Amino acid sequence: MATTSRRRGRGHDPESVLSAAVGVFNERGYDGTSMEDLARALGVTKSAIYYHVPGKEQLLARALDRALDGLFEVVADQRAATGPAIERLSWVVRHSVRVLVERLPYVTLLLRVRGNSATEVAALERRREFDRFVAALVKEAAAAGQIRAGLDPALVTRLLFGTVNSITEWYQPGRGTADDLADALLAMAFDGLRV
Amino acid sequence: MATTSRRRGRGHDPESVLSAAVGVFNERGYDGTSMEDLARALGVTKSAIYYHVPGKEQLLARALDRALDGLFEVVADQRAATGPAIERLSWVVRHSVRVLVERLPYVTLLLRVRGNSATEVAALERRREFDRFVAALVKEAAAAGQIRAGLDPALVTRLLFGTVNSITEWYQPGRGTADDLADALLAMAFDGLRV
DNA sequence: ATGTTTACCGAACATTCGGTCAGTTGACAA
DNA sequence: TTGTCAACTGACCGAATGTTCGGTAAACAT
Repeated sequence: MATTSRRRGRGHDPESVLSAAVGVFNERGYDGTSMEDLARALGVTKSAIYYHVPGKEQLLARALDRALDGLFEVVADQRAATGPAIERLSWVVRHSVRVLVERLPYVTLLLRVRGNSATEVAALERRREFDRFVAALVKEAAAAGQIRAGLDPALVTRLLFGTVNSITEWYQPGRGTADDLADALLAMAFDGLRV
Repeated sequence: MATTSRRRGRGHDPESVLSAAVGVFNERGYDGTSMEDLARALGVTKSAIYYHVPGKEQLLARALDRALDGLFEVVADQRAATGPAIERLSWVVRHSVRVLVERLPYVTLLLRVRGNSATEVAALERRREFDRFVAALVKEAAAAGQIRAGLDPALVTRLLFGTVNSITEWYQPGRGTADDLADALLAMAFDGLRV
């Protein structure tokens, strides 16, 4: 087993603190987590945390960036920009699911942000930018007649990414690969449950 | 316009306090909301709130019960127990969407609960009971060959109700009826987006 | 006019919050 | 053996937290 989060013997670093913090944030909620809670989870005192990181809100900011960077890598990819719109949409959904699974705790945290601070507002704005990209893609696929008629593209976007994002509510690491998850999700959303 | 939340002239009651509180809880999160925030939203001082309700956690408990009662009415209905499994599932989805829309702020609050207190743990347990009912329904439909083969029923349950629950993240009252919403959701999930 | 009730205010409460800082510890270098 | 330094502790700070309580102004009842 590799020591990914600790150096040698005892001792933390900014990365291990962030990793543990995000875990606790997702258990208790960001506002519901005290620095005392974090310290307990790390096995140190509160003040030790401030040796490694500047404070609570910085932990949140770094975590949210990690989630958003992953999502923006998806929409910035060449394969999100070439081919039939429906295929591009399918590709973006599949790889959003992958990012969500790979960076599960960070994305989970992102999806619970409500804009309580400047940090959260900034994250919400970046997230909306991602949403706008996907919405444009769905609209394009609908205009090209690649999506069932009579469905509002804006509504489809929200339902589709509502489904994707709901994964953070129940997915447990190790139970099925990201690809299998994406297969099932795309089978339901693109081809339907009914036989 | 009917005065639903105030009696006559100025003055609040337990109902108007609950209604306002749930609104603020959903904006800032339960833990992110102080009694001072609530008081400001109500236009009174903190102490006035305690004249109408026993405290912050009781407000949460009452709100969560309102959401859960609505969902249990759906699964307790006769129409959730008779007919082909796929039709019962469709009916439960449609009316869960209706409850979600009718009691939007209460259900929104419910879906964000993480178990930070005894109140929250109790709500989570009731919610899991609802989930188990739906999971059994999906399993039945799959066993009856009414759902596309190769899809794990447990996974389908989570994706399906992930989609339903995601509605609380973006639905705005007045923009489309609950029935139209359910139509679109069922069209996507049951028949698929692709033409 | 008098008493009662309803709905509220202002001050205070014990506790917890995020954060600071002077000092300690133990591993390693010279 | 001594000095250095990364990593941490423990005591503490001011502010904010949820809640309590004594008082009170206005509406209503008698």
